[in-house]
Amino acid sequence: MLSSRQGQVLRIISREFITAGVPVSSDVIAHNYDLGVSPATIRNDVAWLEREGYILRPHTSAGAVPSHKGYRHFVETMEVPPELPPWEQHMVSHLFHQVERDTEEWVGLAASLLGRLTRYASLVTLPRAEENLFRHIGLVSLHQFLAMIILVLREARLRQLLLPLEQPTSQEVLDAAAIRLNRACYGMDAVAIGNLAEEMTHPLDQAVSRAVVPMMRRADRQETAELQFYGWGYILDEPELLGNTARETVEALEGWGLPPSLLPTDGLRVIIGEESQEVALHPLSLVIASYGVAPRVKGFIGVVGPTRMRYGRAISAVKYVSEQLSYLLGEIYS
Amino acid sequence: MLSSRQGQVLRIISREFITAGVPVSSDVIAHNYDLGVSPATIRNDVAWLEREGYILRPHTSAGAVPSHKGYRHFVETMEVPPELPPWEQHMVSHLFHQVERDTEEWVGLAASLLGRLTRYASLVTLPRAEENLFRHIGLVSLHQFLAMIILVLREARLRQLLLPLEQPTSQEVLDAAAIRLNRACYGMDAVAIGNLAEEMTHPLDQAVSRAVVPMMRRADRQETAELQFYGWGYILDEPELLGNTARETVEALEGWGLPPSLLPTDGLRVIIGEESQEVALHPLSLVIASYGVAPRVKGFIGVVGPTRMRYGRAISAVKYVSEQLSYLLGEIYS
DNA sequence: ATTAGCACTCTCGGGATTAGACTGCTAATG
DNA sequence: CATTAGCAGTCTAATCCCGAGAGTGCTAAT
Repeated sequence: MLSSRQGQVLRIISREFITAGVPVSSDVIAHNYDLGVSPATIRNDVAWLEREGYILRPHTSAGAVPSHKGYRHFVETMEVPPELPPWEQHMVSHLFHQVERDTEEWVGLAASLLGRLTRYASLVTLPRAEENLFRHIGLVSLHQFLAMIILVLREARLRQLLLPLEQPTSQEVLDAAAIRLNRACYGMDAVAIGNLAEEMTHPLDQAVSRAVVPMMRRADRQETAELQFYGWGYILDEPELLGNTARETVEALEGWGLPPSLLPTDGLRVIIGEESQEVALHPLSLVIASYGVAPRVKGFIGVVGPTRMRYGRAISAVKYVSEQLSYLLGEIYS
Repeated sequence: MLSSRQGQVLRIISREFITAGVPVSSDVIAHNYDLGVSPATIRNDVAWLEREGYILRPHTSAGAVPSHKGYRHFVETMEVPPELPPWEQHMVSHLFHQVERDTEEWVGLAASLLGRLTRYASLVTLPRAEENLFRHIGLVSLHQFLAMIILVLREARLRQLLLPLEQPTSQEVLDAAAIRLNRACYGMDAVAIGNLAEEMTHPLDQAVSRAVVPMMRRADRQETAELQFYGWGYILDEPELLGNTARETVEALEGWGLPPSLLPTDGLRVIIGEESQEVALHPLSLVIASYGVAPRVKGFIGVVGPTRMRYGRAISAVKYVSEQLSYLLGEIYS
């Protein structure tokens, strides 16, 4: 167990290294912070922290750098749950109210805001619905043999698909079909619609509802995986990822599934360095929050930065932005 | 004017430097290519090319590297307009037919294909319509006081917007309004709908059509500017952009307006190094093509790579992919 | 106009050296 | 027993030097 002073020393090392980016020597700790002990005593504590794996040294006679275990302790013992300063909170919610009232728009803005607030890269997934239920269908004739299906799912999510037609079909015929289908399918899930399709007498209705089934399924698949990144520029020349090349890092992140085991079930999660498995991501930390409306729709949003991350800042920003986003979505999906 | 042999030498220097990445010496030129003259003669030619600004030297006693003027000459005098090998053509069109028939899907695939074919980063804009005409509207009730407007423009482009309602409104009422509006507005542009809105007696119809006007206008604005990039990984550790940091390059490109003066009016355009103005982009070249259906809808697609780019390869890939894309869009927008 | 020959320039990599920053250890201290 | 001063020892990083190698530019000959 860490003694009280060892804990202090570890926090000082973390804070100091995060802001300065240089291994922290015992002299610096003793001089800049009033612990009432000499550098030699600090050295003993630091040696103990090293034995226990809280810190590392770049080389034998160098200062201390927090290990992932050290950072972990640092974020766990972080005093008050940090909050974004009020003026930034205002800016954020102001901007959210300025853009179009649209999920994708909001999610995009959230990502770019996180970038600007933290100066790290941000990542988002679009919100995914727990289950996809039919809400509304629109059929638009593009030309005689081609129609566009516009499907609205329960959570106001939109899907579109082009449907080639067997025989020339007018907009009026399509309108009539849409009315029938809206009546028949409202509130159903993919399976129910699939079953219903088989019993339909009208061939157009059948063709459309058969096409609808995969559209509803696809809504799941696509949006789970689709992890998007913004603001590469912010992290690309963090000196710490010079070990890996920029390319390796970008490719590792983009080809990264966002393993479910690492996701926050609810609220916010910090993933530090090696905790993310993937070797190429070891020099990186992530702060990820889930957002959405409780049982119905859910997505993830967060930032990616060096392990030497300003965790307080990142956590407060991710927290506030994800809360805002959830709040706004609540207005639609309620 | 370049003599015939000087032209040859310049082309050899370009080709050689592009493939090998090392400044080209007179010995290499004389030995690997049978010009029937000695290295000393080559040296005279190269000295002349240097005086005229076609080549540069990293330092006084180093081999030759094409300048942007040299590359320009290289692409201008490129023998046959290069074509993608047939098996790659097949792969491309095969993949295009495998994905969803959807504009955004296609454009996204096109970008990722360009990345894979050329191993450079790719850039795209979504297609923008010359003029936006009303085709179809759908109104879906989200709850009593909130409706979703789904607008289909002539080129099968989709827009959505949430509309807060003054008073509780049922789906049936919305359906009726949609039918009226579809009848009234079909084929109109934003201005005409704006005028029409003022004369409408039904307050719901008026509210909706007023909301539709900015949706139609926005279709222009947004899509012109929205330049998207894919596959940063491909170029991030090109050694030539180590002068600038990766961050500078990414930020310069993302914050780059794609100046209209540099866009291809039609067909394909190569922008080499300094021709792009922007200082941070000097070590980069772009190959950009326009795509779309002739007068009605138009977008841009291309690749970004080092000035030391495999221009032949890049041009053939951009050309083929943009043609495919145009062809597919033609099927929808015709 | 072309060429052989040669002196000259510049880069790049590998020691070698040195200054400086820190630690770890030991022995002394309250 | 925790703490401390003092000091030897270790490692980095910067600088310099050196030599090999690559390639040019020039000159004089063909």
